[in-house]
Amino acid sequence: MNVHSVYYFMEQVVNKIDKKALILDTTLILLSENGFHGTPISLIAEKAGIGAGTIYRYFKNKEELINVLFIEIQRRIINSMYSGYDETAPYQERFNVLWINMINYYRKHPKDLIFIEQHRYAPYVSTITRSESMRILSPVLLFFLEGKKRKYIKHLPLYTIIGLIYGPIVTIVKLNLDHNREITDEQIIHAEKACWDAVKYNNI
Amino acid sequence: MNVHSVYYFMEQVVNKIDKKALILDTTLILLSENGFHGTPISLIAEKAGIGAGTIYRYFKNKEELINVLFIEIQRRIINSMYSGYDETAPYQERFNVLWINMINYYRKHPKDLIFIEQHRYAPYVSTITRSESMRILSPVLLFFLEGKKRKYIKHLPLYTIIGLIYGPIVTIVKLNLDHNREITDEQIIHAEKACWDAVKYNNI
DNA sequence: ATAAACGGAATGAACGTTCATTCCGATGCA
DNA sequence: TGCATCGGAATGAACGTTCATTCCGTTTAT
Repeated sequence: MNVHSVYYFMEQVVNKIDKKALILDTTLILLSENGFHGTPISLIAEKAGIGAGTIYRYFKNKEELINVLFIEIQRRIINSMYSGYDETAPYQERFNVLWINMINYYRKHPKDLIFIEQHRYAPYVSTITRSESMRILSPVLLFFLEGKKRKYIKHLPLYTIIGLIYGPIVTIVKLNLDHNREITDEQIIHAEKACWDAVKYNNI
Repeated sequence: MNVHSVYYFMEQVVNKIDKKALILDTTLILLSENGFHGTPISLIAEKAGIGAGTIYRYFKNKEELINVLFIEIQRRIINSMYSGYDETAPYQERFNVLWINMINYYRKHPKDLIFIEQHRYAPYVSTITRSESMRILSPVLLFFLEGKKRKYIKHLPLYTIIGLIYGPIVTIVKLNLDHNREITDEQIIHAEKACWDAVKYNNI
């Protein structure tokens, strides 16, 4: 393989990634707008400007397409949560960063929220996807366990803690979205404080 | 209309209601298990032990069936929230009753939770259903507004408050359900306290 | 006897998926 | 360099299946 063929090979790989990403992006938009049974493969192909058969070069079937998309978005969310995260900062400050990064991600990418929450318990999301999803989540889970152990946060079951922290994020963004309200930064600051009030350790 | 025809008329109405309820019950079970596109009308008919055509005697189409079911379940949830509710009790106590009744409803009827949350933002849930849903919710919304006005709870936008209170209920029940965990009464008591901590008014 | 209720086969539209074919840039050869 | 050949990517018409809905003969109720 000479220099030229390497170059062309690279270009081909890039194109492949681009097309795969194009399919994923288009699918996300359509799924979040119309749901699973409202987005036929033919529509995804049309909106992406490609042939229907092409999708099957990149994904085994519709189910796999959605599973890949699910994992991809989960990864993006967790990534964005850790932007500006300082491991050495005090616990409450780190909580603040994680919580606000997360709600801001959903605020900026409402389609991701709709998609993730619509598909988290969907029957065609595979067991493999579920466990992969858990793996991606694990740093956050460890963060909660640390908080419990060091008595920064209340000694509650993990799922209760996640519920108290993640539940409001989903519901607040969804409600505002559904009623075409913009969430202000001030609202987010207050909501974060309230969430912290819910989980912070106190001896009373 | 003589006595007999009244009697028969009544019986007919009862049968009709029974069959309608049977269709709704069956639909709920199948939808929460398999989702919208996993529950064809033919399957609903089969599981209900009736013909597919019969369903169309009670509902105009599949969409209407789901919209009716949505409203019906919403109504049941709100009803059960107000069991044992004492208007004259202190605010925090009333909060306690409403919150625990609600989470207990979902605990006892997980299919209702799955269904409601899966369809709340589904495109085939009509605008009419959405506004009817809001109407059913209104006593709860008024309860929050009262709390804000009288400074029992924080002065936060309504959707933030709902998020802080309802969000955890959904997420906690869903998480435990998905991981086959039983929620204990103790967990619920603690979660309720934490939720109250999130929204309760404080001057700090 | 009459009419309403019912069941489930029939219908046709829509869907996911396949595959024979086309397209196009890379490669080999002169 | 110019031309022929090659091979994988892309295409979209076609296929078989599934589904919501309709239709009509049968059953049930009065």
